[in-house]
Amino acid sequence: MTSTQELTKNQSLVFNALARADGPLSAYTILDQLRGDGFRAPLQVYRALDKLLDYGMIHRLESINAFVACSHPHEHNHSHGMIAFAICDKCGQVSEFSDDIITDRVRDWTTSHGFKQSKTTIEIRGVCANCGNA
Amino acid sequence: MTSTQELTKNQSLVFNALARADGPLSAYTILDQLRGDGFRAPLQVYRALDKLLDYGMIHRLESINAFVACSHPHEHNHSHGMIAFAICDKCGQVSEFSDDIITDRVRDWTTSHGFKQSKTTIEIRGVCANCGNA
DNA sequence: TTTCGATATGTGATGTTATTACATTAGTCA
DNA sequence: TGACTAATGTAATAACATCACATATCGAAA
Repeated sequence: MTSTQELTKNQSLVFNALARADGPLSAYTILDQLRGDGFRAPLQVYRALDKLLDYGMIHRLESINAFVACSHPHEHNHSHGMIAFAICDKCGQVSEFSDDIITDRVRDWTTSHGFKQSKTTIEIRGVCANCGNA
Repeated sequence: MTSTQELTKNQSLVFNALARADGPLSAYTILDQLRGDGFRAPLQVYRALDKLLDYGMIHRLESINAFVACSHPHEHNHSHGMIAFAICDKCGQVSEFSDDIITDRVRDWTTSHGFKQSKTTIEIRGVCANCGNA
């Protein structure tokens, strides 16, 4: 891909749905939002999501089976570091950050154990500052 | 719970299924293995799994929707540190480790952002040393 | 010992998430 | 054109998880 990927129609629709949402969406929620645009089957969503994941434009949150638009699209994958997500169980807001030391520590473990990592998931579940003050 | 939890019949059956497996099992795989012991419905498995998770005797691997017996039952939650899992996509083997520095870095982020963390998932997907040599 | 409450269990139905299989369409390029 | 590749449409099914309701088990309080 180039830095500004040409998206197909379905990919654009799915990406825009995620970009305008204020939190993560499930594949089926996206499907429902796009029925007016002609979407009829889950696969239309999942195929677009797969491509958008490839392009690094969105992330999958494994612990809640949902997807979010990448909040730092310019810094490409945070200089190849791992991305951590803090997910608020009250309001659903997701904060994205990367930490070089964590990235290093994980790489230290994998190299010393001969483990070839392909993808690493770091998800912190809890309650965000806003919700905690309520 | 005490350090050696009294398990109910269903909890024991589910825990033993995980303990004798050489890798993670899905809830439905466990169900199939326990049909001979009278298991008939998913809920019998999920209820036991929930308790075993509470007791810290097993872990849930979010990225593959599966469960493993804790490999370090004595060190109780690795002195309350987070646990990271390295999951081989070839053979399914899971290695469990904890790293105080990673734990610290995550805690630093959460405290500085007023985020009250309840559970943190770290899962490294890739290919283990054995499978990489093949 | 009886009664009550908490915990555990049994069961069917349902809800949610994701993939398989196959047909069709659209763009690219020799 | 023809042939190849990527994208799409659709139905069916698989895989994962929970709801709702009935029943049972067990310990503590009356």
